[in-house]
Amino acid sequence: MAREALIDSRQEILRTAARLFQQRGYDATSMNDVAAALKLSKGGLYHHFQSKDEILFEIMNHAMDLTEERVLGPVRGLANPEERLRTLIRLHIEVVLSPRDREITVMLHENHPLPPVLRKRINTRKKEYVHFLENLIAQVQKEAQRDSQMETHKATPKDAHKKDAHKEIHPTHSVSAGVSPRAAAFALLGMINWIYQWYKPEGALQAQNLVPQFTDLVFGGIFA
Amino acid sequence: MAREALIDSRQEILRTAARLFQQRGYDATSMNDVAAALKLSKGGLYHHFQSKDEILFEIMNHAMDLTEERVLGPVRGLANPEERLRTLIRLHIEVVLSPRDREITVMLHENHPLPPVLRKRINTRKKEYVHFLENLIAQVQKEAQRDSQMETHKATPKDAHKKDAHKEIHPTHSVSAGVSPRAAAFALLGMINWIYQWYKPEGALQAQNLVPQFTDLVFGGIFA
DNA sequence: ATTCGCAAACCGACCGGTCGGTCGGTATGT
DNA sequence: ACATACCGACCGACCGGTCGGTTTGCGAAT
Repeated sequence: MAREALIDSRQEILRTAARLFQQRGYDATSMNDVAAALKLSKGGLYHHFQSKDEILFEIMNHAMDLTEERVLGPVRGLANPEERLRTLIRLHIEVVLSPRDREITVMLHENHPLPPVLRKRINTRKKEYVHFLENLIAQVQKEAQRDSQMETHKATPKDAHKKDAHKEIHPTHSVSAGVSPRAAAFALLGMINWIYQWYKPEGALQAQNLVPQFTDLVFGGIFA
Repeated sequence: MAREALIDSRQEILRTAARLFQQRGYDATSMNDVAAALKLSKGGLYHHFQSKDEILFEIMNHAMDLTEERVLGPVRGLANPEERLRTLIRLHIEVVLSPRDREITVMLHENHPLPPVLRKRINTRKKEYVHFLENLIAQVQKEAQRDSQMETHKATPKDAHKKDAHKEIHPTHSVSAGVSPRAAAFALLGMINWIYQWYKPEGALQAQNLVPQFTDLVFGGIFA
């Protein structure tokens, strides 16, 4: 059957289109450009897709598939909340930086051109991811709070000067369990998703440095 | 003289254009749209600007002026490094969220359409900002390290389990002063600059909540 | 106070070009 | 034979930008 060839050529078109969209931007890339890069005519390209919008939507939808498969999937298999969060940070960074998955960058940058109906579908999937991360952070905080209560009860009674920023890292008996999970989730997503704006593969800040740095920052701030 | 009226109308055009660019995107906004919003004809609009590129460049350049004036300026007047960093976080968030300064959002999102020569001019100014923040973070770390050495020399000798993430918040005698300032700077810029992607003024997460949350996160991680 | 002159502001028709998308027809492979 | 894949010419709309001509505001001259 040609069923497999069909979806194969569709996916190859999506891969090429995603590469061009990432390099030149969605609006600046014409259907002619996409067709030419595939050694196709524009008419031939329209045999596989109905519109430029559909291509962009499929790219973004595939990007969400990728993050669920490469980030959420492996993370769900882990038992320890803190390790889940550490792994999510690492895998999410790797997915954003992966030169093979340009769909992610396109999804991060090109949401405006999508027609409202399609955009809402993508946003729904994005929100699910945010909620997952938000709950995960809340779990990690709760676990850390529980652990700290079983610890030495020696508080740090002095230091009224500038230690108020990290004085409650080990909350003794108070209910403070850290920053709001929602704010933390958005902050984490921001620092990772923003990477594509400045990252240069030849730069001094490489991917393997980035993962521990960002992880430490999330768990302990700039002094970690 | 009509000199003031000239720059006045230019700035009014820039304000309107920035609003439209932010709402619909740069490519999706035609010069006709901009002119119509100003109750002008397209020809009349081209009396004030040579090209659409020039308008975008001026918007971004003005955005950089704004950040230097409203963020860097006030911050430079402060003596204490930690307070400088705290203030920078607050002011930067406020500038990004200010509904009056749409230029910032346009600058954050629309760098692709700029011709290379103009884009480099903007990127140079952006890099200066990053360097400033990078140095500021390094100063804060150094000061914290110095302070911690004057403190009690009681280290935390136990906790080999999961405290390794924030075990060096108070580095006793080691040279570790936290995450690399460069990585921390990019992370901070990411979490703040990404806000425009998800922030809704009517949402639960308001600006006044955001500032302390993000500040705590930067200084102490998610447990702060 | 009126007129004049002149430059800046502005209009609207127009241009070349490109865009997303269409369609009738032709290969191709089974 | 018959779908599927593909071509290439074509369409209407719209894009950024141009240009010749008209309006408008205002200081100087009368």
